[in-house]
Amino acid sequence: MKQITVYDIAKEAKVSVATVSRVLNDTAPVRASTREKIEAIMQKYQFQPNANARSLLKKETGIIGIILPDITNPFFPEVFSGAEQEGRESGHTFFLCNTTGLHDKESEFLTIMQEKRVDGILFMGGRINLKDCHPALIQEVVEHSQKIPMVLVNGNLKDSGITRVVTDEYAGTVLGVKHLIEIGHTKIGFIGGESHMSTTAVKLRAFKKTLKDAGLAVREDWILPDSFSVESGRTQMEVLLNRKDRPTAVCCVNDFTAIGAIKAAVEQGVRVPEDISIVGFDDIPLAHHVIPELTTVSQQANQLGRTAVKVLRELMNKEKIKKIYSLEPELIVRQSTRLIIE
Amino acid sequence: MKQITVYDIAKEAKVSVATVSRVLNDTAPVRASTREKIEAIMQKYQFQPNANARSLLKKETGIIGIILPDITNPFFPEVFSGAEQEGRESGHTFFLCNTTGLHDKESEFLTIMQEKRVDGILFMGGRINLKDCHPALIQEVVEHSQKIPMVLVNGNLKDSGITRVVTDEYAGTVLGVKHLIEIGHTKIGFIGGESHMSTTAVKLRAFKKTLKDAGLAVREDWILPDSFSVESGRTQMEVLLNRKDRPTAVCCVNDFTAIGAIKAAVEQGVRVPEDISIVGFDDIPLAHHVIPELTTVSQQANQLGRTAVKVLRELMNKEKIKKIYSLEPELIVRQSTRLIIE
DNA sequence: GCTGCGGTTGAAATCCGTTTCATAAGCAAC
DNA sequence: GTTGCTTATGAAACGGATTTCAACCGCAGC
Repeated sequence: MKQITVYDIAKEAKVSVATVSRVLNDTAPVRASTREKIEAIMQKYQFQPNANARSLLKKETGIIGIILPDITNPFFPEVFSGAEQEGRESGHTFFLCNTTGLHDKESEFLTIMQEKRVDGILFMGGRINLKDCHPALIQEVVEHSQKIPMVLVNGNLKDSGITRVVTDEYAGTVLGVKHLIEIGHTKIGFIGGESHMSTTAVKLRAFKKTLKDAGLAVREDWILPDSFSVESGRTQMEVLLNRKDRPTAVCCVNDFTAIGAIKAAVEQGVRVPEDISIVGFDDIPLAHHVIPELTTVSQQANQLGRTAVKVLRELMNKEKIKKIYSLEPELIVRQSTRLIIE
Repeated sequence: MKQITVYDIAKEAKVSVATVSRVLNDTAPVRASTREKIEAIMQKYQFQPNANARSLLKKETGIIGIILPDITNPFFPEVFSGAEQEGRESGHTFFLCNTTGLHDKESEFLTIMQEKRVDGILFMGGRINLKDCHPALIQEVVEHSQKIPMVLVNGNLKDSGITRVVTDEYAGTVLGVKHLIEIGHTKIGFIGGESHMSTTAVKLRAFKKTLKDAGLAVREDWILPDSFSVESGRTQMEVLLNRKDRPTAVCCVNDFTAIGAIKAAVEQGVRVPEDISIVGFDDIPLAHHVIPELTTVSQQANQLGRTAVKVLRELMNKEKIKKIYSLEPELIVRQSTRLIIE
């Protein structure tokens, strides 16, 4: 079935394509009778202008590209949701690329987005947040960001010149640890997170600093990074519980690991929060549905997505903007932590 | 910064654009020396062909559009993941639209995808699965499906002529209910699901039929549809538990509601599975991380996504295909159900 | 009757690739 | 030397919109 074009419409209406375009976009006055005639014909053929042709000329696609490491982690759908809500305001739609940990997909997707001429990119990369990320790779991302407006979401690329929207993970971790200290804990462990990722590094730094500031000992043997998965939280918690000398509270790198940790505890007959307190990070939707409900630090994922798009839009409009936008995380106290009773 | 085009490359290489295009796509032999010269120049300017221009001519975008009701429900990211894995094989990338229950967004997104000339659409609609969906709306979707290859994922539009990929929800529910019966339950309730959605209707039908076939009574007062959320499972379970005469097992419309139901039970001091057995539907990743681990019917979400793309691709290639592909769900017995002990 | 102006409209250029058709060059065969 | 064939290349058309520039119409004002 042949696609209807403005030419077909113009021909049937006995006008020029320019006029058709004008009624399509309402960009110049058209006599009412002409307009109606054209509109009727468009209606009749169910005319739908070809966005590719339009983009070609306007150099604008109305598309925002999103690159993220794992759509299966509920944190990201939440960010996406926020981004989409905000994108609606400006009529943007989304191109989604999920790298699923395949780091080399990142460059591939960046290239594809370039070619498709998306209006902007929201980058929630995995690879570039490796502590030992190869400079050439960073260089590549930076180069892309110079061609297309790009916002790094929760990325750590400090001096890249790329605009960033982040939650203050350091401050968030401090919040969580302080909470544990305030309710009387002195023996606190840390579970989860790939140790070569910068998130993990930041959180661990905050964790140790807070303990020291409170005059508490940092027990390296209670610090068990691994990965970000539920399984990881479970196995590391098992390790921790099998120690003769064990902490009365643990801080987890994210909610997934916290949920795994709770599971491990329950399986070993260790009660949460009576015997051990656990705090997570992210506040994924399920955090307040697990048993016990998880005390955690909210990243405000939805808000993060919204802000990122808002900032990206400013960037696209070439407005002067700050280089970094930081959202304050928030401590959500629920049931997985409680006052220590010696 | 001006975009580099094939013309720029051609000019600098002192060849015609046709030749440049030929090395770009390897569509005709080019003298080795010429090819190298052109490639060097492309490299130098980091040339990236404009996909819009290409699509305009080739009538092919390499994009698959996905429309889904709620990206925040872990079932959908899982489907998306599968779709993306499969799409990679054929070099397809994805355009994602999340209707978040706003039914009128569906038509809007369909229109946008039409205009963007996506190669195909994966439709996991909400609205069209309403039992009392307005015929005009269905008509609209059908019309779209005639212009662009479209696959309905888990949709119920029986005689629309649109190709469907579904999990057999009826059979799945039977599996769940039979399991409960086999382990000795005779008093079984049903929780969750918007009653005007077809999924709910199908599952309820299977539920009642299975009970009848086993010679058990169908107690309408134990059937409590509501919505698909965790909260819904929680509140409906509370209602159920407050009855004097209550079931010993419940079948939930999905894992979300099952998780909510477990939560409600635990809060009331009712033990799962000792006092009441619960089975879910979907097998979201968290199903085996909650406590107790959830017995559920797996929809094989990832597989569903993969199959849908596979079928869509056949459709795009105009191959002859079946009108419906049905995936067999699978019962996953974990900890939330167990032998009844009178 | 002529000038000027605002509202409408059309012709043609443009965006950036791909593809067709024709031409040119190089070489073997007669 | 001419014919015939293969391989390499270019000119120009094409896809489907938007936009610029100029022209045209009708009418008020002088």
